[in-house]
Amino acid sequence: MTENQTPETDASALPTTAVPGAVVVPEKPALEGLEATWSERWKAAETYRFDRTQPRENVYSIDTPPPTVSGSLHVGHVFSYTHTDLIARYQRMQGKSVFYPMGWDDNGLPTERRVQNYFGVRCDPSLPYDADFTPPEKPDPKKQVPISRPNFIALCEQLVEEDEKVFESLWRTLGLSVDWSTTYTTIGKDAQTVSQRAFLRNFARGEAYLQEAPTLWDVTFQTAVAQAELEAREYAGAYHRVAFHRADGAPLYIETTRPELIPACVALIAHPDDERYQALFGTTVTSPVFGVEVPVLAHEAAEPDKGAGIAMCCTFGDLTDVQWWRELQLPVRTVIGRDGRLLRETPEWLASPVASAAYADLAGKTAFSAREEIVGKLRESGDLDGEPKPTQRMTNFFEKGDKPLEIVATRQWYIRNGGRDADLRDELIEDGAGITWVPPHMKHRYDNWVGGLNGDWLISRQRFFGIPFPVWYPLDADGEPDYEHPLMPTEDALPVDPSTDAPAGYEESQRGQAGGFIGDPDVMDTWATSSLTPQLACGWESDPDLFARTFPMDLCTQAHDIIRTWLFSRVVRAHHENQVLPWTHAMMSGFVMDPDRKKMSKSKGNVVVPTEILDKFGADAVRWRAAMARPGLDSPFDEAQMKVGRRLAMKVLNASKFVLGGVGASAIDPAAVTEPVDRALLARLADVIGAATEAFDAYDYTTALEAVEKFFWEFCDDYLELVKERAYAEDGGAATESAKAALVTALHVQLRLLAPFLPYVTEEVWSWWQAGSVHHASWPTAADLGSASDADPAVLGAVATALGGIRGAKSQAKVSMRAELSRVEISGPAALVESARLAADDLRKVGKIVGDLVFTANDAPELTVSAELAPVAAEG
RNA sequence: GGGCGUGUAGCUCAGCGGUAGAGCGCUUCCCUUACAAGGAAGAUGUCGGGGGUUCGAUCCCCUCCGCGCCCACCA
Repeated sequence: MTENQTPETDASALPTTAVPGAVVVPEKPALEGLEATWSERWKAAETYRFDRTQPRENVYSIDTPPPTVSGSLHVGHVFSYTHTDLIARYQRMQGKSVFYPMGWDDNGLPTERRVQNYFGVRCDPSLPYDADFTPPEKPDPKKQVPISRPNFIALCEQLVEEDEKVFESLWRTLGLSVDWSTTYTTIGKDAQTVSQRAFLRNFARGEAYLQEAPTLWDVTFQTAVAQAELEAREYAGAYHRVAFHRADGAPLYIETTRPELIPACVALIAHPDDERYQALFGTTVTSPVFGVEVPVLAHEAAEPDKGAGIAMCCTFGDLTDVQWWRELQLPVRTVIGRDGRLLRETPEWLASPVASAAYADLAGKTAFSAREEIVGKLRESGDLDGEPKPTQRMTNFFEKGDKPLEIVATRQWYIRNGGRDADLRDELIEDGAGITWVPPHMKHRYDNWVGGLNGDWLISRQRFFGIPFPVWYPLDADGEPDYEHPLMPTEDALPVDPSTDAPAGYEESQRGQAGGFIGDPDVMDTWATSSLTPQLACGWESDPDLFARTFPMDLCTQAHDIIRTWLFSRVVRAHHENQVLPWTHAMMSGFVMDPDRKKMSKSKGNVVVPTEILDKFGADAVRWRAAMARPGLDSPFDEAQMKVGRRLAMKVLNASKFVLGGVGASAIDPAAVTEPVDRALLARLADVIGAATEAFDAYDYTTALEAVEKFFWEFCDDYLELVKERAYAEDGGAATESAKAALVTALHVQLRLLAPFLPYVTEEVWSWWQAGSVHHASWPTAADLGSASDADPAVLGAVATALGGIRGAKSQAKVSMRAELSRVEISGPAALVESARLAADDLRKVGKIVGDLVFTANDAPELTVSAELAPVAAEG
């Protein structure tokens, strides 16, 4: 036995009602109130505190997703976080010191949006700080009050603090065995320091760089977005067949869904092999309405069977345009501004009287209105061939946005992620292969995503509530920023805010002055911080001792939808910074769907509020249901299933009450278990321990639960019923002691097997008779069952079949289970008959057999039971 | 279009070479001193369709169909 296999002497100082050696069983055990009682005690006793004196090999370290606190938690979260907790509790019972911190993702756009709606304000960075500002009493979403950036950030910080309290309370109720002393956030000082330090190092090694390039741009939020944040959606559009004009006046038709981009056209492009257009390559044509001269060029990416086979290349309509622009070295002719409207000033290439007159009607219009306007003009000029043909096409949206993304040339920060570098890409795919994926097929999503990257990772956002880039730019004599020579702080100065701090060697008064500096106005995307959760949680560079004991971590858990974002970005960061995988295992949860198999969403009104089901069914029941959802599989929400979990929890209370109170508990002593049926029970339990352990080691918590639960119901329905009479017997001697010892020993093991799933009810029962927490007790092994673990478990099956036969006979006769039987014959294969005979006395008592109990061996393949009812004595 | 997953009892899901399992639901019965938010017993399926391999296929192979997810797709 190792140290952690002696739970009775566990030193964890948990306040308990139990006096050592005494058994205190409540009169009427109940599930109500267990969460409040035990979560309070666990908190007071720091039951789940990480023991940081342990060396790395005794530590189990978990990276769990920091939930977005400005959102709301739904049942899917509850399930997913429960899955993590199951593993945490199992590992803890296996003797590991579990490092299980919770983080709050409180930075970024979701928080900004929530603050805007909650307080009725919006951020206007041009405004000065107002120390006396108080938010409007009645927020009006239509008339948001503009406030300064510092005021806005103060409101963000205020709100996330409140939100985080609510989240922690829910997690505590659910029974997550998190060490709450290790909580981190993604906007706090530590997160700022870690994010900025990692960025500085990425920059120093050339992994982070600043580049002006066409960027996916959300016009609503007015920020750049990354490839990982795209979502393709159906979007209604129309093909417009439009004539450009050749030098000889002949029309050259193209088809476009975005005629409003005709003023941004820089070329017409067809495939080099396309015979229809080969004669035109090298010539120029003029655009309709505007009369701008553009070349006709050849490029492999043009698809002859798409549209007219010749495409209008604009800066920028789509990613193919970007490719052509880059590879054919075309000019930039931007007409869509960052607000999604056509530029208010007439661009210089549209300076001709005809063009500028036409453009004047478009300036300042949204893309949508400009399209209508220009279609009218094309009609007038006769350059629209036929009517626009409606079409549904897939268009890229920002996942949080509701307008199609534009592509705008802007200056942004990037981190290399293999999107532009085959060697790095291969290394990262190899990293993915080093992770143990649960379930294994989730690795395909990773490979698929990494293999399909089309650019580096864009990390800068033109937003406010985020971690600023620790970067300033010197201003030259004309006051123009020099982006080639950014100014960076040293690591010991971190965190910095370039909007209020001045770079080394400059005075604050030089901000914005010629010869002075300006701060980088952007903030990092939230993923640029959460990609560092392993480093942040494990004390990278701030607590080397902790880092050595916890990093790289053992497990990352999350839902499968954020493999491309959170999971991949952490691999990228750890690859660059630590040259190692951030964890060895990745366990994916599925989604909880509504009963119609639709994804739950607030807009559909089908969201189940976690607190409601926790109140209604109890945390153990909800956890049980979560545990029945295997890794990676979606499962529909069904209240009826919660009841099953609740019934199990209730059963644990009642069966324990019987074992510990009803028959009078005896010592946990497998050596006292002498009767064959009792030994068979423990032998079967030994198998169950083996199966559950094997399953848990493979992260298959569901199979572990199924094995344990199946045994528990057999224990209650068959074994407990069978030996009840013998256990009650006052002068039963060794046979009675055997039953009692078996009951107590089996309960002691089963509570531990169930503890990861039902932490409340198992802890409650444990407290009736054991010191310390069941959650620090050792995970059971066959050794806990002594020599009985080697007995023949088949005996139990034969006895259960015999018992079932006796019950069946009574049920079929529609009489009470207490009805007496005058004769019972158990027949079948000799081995089974002999096994059943071993429990003859128990069967006689439990079956109320007042007459003969006969055992007959025959050639039948299975055991059968025939029973005769005793004549019922006439009442009074 | 590429990839992954999935299709087994009314529902939710196990099983995965030897002609089917669990829970829920359903039917019938039972107040039996752990448990009526209980207990007992019972019924329920051409294991998506079609081929093939095999002595034998729900399980392996091929193919088709359905469903879901991820990626690509703005001419």
